[in-house]
Amino acid sequence: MPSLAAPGFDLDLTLRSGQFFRFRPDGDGFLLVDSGRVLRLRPQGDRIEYRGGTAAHVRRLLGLDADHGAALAALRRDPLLAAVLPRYAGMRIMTQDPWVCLVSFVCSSMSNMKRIQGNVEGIARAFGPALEDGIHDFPGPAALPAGALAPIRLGWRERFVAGLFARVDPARLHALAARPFEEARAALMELPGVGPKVAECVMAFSLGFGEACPVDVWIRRVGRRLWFRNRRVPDRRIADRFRATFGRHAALAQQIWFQAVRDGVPVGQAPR
DNA sequence: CGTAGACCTGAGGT
DNA sequence: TACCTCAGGTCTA
Repeated sequence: MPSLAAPGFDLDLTLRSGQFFRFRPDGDGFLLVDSGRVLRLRPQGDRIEYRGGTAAHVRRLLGLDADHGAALAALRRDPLLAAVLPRYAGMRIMTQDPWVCLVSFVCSSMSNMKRIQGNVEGIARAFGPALEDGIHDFPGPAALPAGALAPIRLGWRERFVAGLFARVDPARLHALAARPFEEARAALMELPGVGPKVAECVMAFSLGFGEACPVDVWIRRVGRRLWFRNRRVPDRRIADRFRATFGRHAALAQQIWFQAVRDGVPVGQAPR
């Protein structure tokens, strides 16, 4: 089985951090689906063994191309993040297919990981081409027959997802990666069901915008406590503060805090 | 411009 | 069992 170098990378942590939903445990590793490939990954010391795709694909998907040393150095400049960093230094920002990412996070509003994962898998199973037995690729956008999404049980997100399937041009979506931050963000927010939070998720987790910072309820809490004396402030100010502090590593900082607070790690306690 | 409600559904707790 | 609450927001008034 081929393998690639991944020093200090925590596959389990990264996959379970809610950036990407098309994975499941598989033996002592994981099975992932991305961009028409079924990838089987297994951590093996400081390497990742892989099957089903190219090293370049795996490295890109898992975020292993980034200069992680530089990122960690940037994160350590903030003492509060530095305090929790030892536990989360193995986190990476993934770069998945933008179209799948977009649909996934539109499905994510007021939902939970388990249900989001079920919704995404359901769409793939119902409409995507089979890759292997029982494993389907995610379908590309195409107008779906009215009511086709009903069995997926998306609730009130259904009309948004239907709108995406009818309207999105994947090539144009992909091309946003080369546009300036504000332009890409504004373009995404014109899509149905896409507000600031989802837009920055797509930018961070699929378009390579390291300065993106999705502000959800958890990050809102963290941000207020860390920098605004627990006062109510607009989400935009929180995201801007992440960017001012961590620059192009804001997305990684955000993802680490997100995981940390969900793990119950106390926030804002300076290291003693 | 900032602020309430509404919006489907299913999992988890009592 | 039959409720009750809540979950990675967005849209509209």
